[in-house]
Order: sequence, then C-alpha cells, then structure tokens
Amino acid sequence: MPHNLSFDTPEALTTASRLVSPCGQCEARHLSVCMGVEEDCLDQLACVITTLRLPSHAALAREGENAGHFFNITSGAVKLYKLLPDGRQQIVGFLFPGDFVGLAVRDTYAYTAETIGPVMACRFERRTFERLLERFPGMASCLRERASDELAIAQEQMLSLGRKSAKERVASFLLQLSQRAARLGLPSNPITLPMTRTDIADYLGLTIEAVSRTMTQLKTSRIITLGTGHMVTLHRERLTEIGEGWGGCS
Amino acid sequence: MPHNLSFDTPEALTTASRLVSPCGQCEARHLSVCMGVEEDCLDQLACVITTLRLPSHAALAREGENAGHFFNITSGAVKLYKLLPDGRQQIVGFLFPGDFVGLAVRDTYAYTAETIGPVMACRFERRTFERLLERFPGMASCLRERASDELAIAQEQMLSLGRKSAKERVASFLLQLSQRAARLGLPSNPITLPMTRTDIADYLGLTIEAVSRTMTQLKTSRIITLGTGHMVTLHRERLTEIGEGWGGCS
DNA sequence: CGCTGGGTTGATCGCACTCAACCCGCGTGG
DNA sequence: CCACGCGGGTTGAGTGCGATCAACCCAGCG
Repeated sequence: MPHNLSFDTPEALTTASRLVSPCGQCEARHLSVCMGVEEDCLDQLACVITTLRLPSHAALAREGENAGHFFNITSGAVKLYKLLPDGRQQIVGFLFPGDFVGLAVRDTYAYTAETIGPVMACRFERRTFERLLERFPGMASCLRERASDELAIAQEQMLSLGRKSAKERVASFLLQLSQRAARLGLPSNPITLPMTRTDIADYLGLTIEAVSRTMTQLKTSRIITLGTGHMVTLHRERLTEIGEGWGGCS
Repeated sequence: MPHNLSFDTPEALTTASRLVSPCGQCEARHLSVCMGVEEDCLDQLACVITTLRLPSHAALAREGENAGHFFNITSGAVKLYKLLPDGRQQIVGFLFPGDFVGLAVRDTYAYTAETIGPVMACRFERRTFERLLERFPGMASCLRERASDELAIAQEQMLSLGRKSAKERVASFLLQLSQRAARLGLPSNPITLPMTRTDIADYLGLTIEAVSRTMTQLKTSRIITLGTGHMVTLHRERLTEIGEGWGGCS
C-alpha cells in the first residue's frame, strides 16, 4: 500500500545515477535500479526503514552523540555543522533530496545535522544498514561513490575557504547550488536559496555582513539578479570567471 | 620471493585497523587480515600491482588528468593540492604510509598528488582495481571506511579554514600530525614535520610568514619546542586548549 | 502595537597579507 | 679557498580585506 509521500523534486527520483530514498514500497523500482538490489529483496529494506517528517530546525544528529542511525533525505534541505566551544560555527555541507547523513561517521557523529525548513527523511538503524550493505554489494559501491562525491565537494570547499576571496567564494557557492539544482532536475538558472544569509556565511567562512555586501556588489555589477523570495538569477559567464578565480580583483 | 622493500614505519604494518600496502607477496598476511581477502587469492592481487620508487617532487596524479590509476602509499609522504588559475594553491590533504591516492576520484583527478621527499607506492590499474573490489567485498568496505575517515578529516579542516585563527590552525595541525604519527606507530610527541613551511601554509590557508610567526609565537609561549631538523615537541595540554578553540585570544 | 528574525548598510578595527630585508646551510664552480 | 646562487626560514613595516559594532529596514505575527 503506497503512502502519501510528497517529493519536492519528483524528477530526482528518475535519475538513475542517484541513490534515492527508499521509503516504503512505493520507491521499489528506484531501489532496484540505483542500489543494485533485486526486486524480491525489497521487503527486507522496507521493513527496516522509518519515515520521518520533520519541522524546521530539527536535529537529525548531534555532534558527539553516538551514531545510531543513518539517514537519506527525501525532501527539503539539511545543513551539517560543527561548533567550536565559544560558539563559532562552520557548516561543512548542505544536503538535498537523495543525500545521506552519516557517510563520514564512525562511532559518533562528527557534526550536527539540522533541517532547513520542513524535511522528509528515511531513517535506518545503523547496524541493520551495515548488514544490508553486506547483502547487497551494489548498495555498498553506490555508497562508496557518494562518499567520493562528498569528499570531492569537501576538497573544493577547502580551496574556497583557504584561498578564495569573499567574492569568489560567493560566486562559486552560487554556481555549486546551480549545479546541484540541475542534478535534482530543478531549473539551474533562476535558483532558489533555501538557506539564510547566516547559513551561507557559516558555510563560506564569512560573516553575514560580508555575504550581504558581496551579494549586493554582485547585483550592482549585473552579475546576478536578486528576485523575490530567495530567487537568484545567475549570469553564468562572468560568475564562472569570478568563481573559478581568474586572478579576479575586479 | 620477498623483495627488499624498506618501510619507514614497520609498526604501521602490524595495526590491523589500517589497510596497508599490498606490494607483492611479502604483505600477504596483512592483506588477508585487513582487506578481507582469502590467502589463496593473493596471487590475483600481486599480479596487478606495480611497485613505484619515487624521488622528491614527483607527481603521482595531476589535477584534471584522466584517472587511470589508484595508489597506496608505502613509505614517505604525499601532498594533494588544487590550483587556481592565478597560481594560488590549496593543499587538501597529506598522505602517509597506508593512505590511498584516488579515493575522491570519479573520472579525472580532482587534485595533483605530489611526493614530499622520496616515496614508495603501489599502483593499481583503476579498472582492475574496481574488479578486485567486486570480488572482495571486504576490501570494498575497508575502502569505504577509509573514505569516511578522509571525509571526517576534510570536515575538520573546513572548520579550521573557515573559523579558526592562525594560531588555532597551527595548533590543531600539529595535534593532527601527532595523532597520525601515533596511528603509524611512530612517537606522537616529539614529532617530525615532513613538509616545508610553504606546504603547511598552503594546507592551513595562510602565508608562509604567518605560519612562521605563529610557530615562533608558540615557541616563545613555551607551548611547543622547536628542535633540530624538523622536530617539534608539543606540550599537549595548552596546545589542545588552543587548537580546539576555547575562545583563545591569548 | 511591539517583538522577532532576516537582511542591508555604514564606520571603524584588527588580523593576516604583502613587500622587503635578512639569515642560514648547502651545493657548485671559479 | 671563497664567491655565488638557491631553497628554506625568520623578522619587520605597512596595507587591506573582511570582522566587528551599530543603526536601520522590512515582513510576519501574537
């Protein structure tokens, strides 16, 4: 019996390259395609999944806590952040539908995972999930690929944080969001920022003021257009030039 | 017939938690322990491995090139770095014996991997390696763990780059090196820095001058002691306090 | 109506960057 | 033998980018 899940991005579920959320029976097809699981084994999956419907600012996992679960985001967005004792905060990643919480985890969570707006997610018992991976090598290799992708994104982010100017960081961040939107089957040019300026700042290693100033600077330079809501239109050529760091001081 | 490999860190090979370098026959025992490979399948591994003996400043992989190989470091140290068009450089990781080059890679290398001093490494054909992973699920899950570890390190580094002061970055870097030395079976307190100040700067998102100043500042504060060569003695308590960012302005 | 969260803009400050000089050890060659 | 260049490192003086502090705007909401 299919339940009434509503996906923000139905297109996401049709891209075979992504490991999408196996919530119950209704995504059986996708599981078999994406995770290398035979159709007749799906019941084993369905019975170990808990479907979560979360409000804004809910914590899926907390830094330092015992890592008992593993999540897959179904809809909405999640931020992963680390804290310093005095309250300084660094967001180490944003997760969107299809992404996993718990890839970089051994025994305790290394970060707090908090929802940005309402989120739907699938939750697995960690141990159960490990056993599933043993049974279904396709799932395991898929997961390995995803971990690789995350690592590549993290390394790109290290480049931003370590060597790029505020303008370059904002530019490459917007382009990154645009790419992720495209991968989710959403429009890649007028993009929507699901997170606040504070979150962007905490991701880019800047202050909220610096982000705000940089955005208006990009706006007045006609490199982006700020629309209603959190819509942003990107003028790719010039934005790419800046984001990739072509000696840009301008 | 065992060949005359000399390991910088023989102790490394005895820690079952690490996936050590399977160069030829002589590490058969470790393979079977660490990679979940049956002893009688080792020939399959041995025959697809190329043993490399590299000088200083040799490139194992170059950013943007086709990712044809997969490496495991046997001895020495390697830096992974990304470049911006105008020459700015960010080191995204240091690799030591037992570590892999190519974890975060899909089709092309996302970084350049360059040796720091003489290095010995094992090289696999990428496709062959993928096939091995299919045959030996133990290897695959081991690799997944390693990717997770790398990701966790990367996230910790994002925190440093985004939110820590120069002093805090240097402190946590030294502590990180100390931990890695311990995992390799080397002394964890008087540690040796295998890399230059320039490399440290490019890893920490600082300039060489900032690194130098910070080191002398830590030295005059009696928090570290700079010895001969590239030896550094750490005074853990205070260094940890700084490195973990306890509001430290002092 | 006031309060709050999110965002923008202005003025000033300070940390790390930049530019520069200098030291040391080492290898090379006249 | 010394001169020289070079890579690696340290130290000093001045600058600038982004942080900090502060004021303000706006929309939503009880």
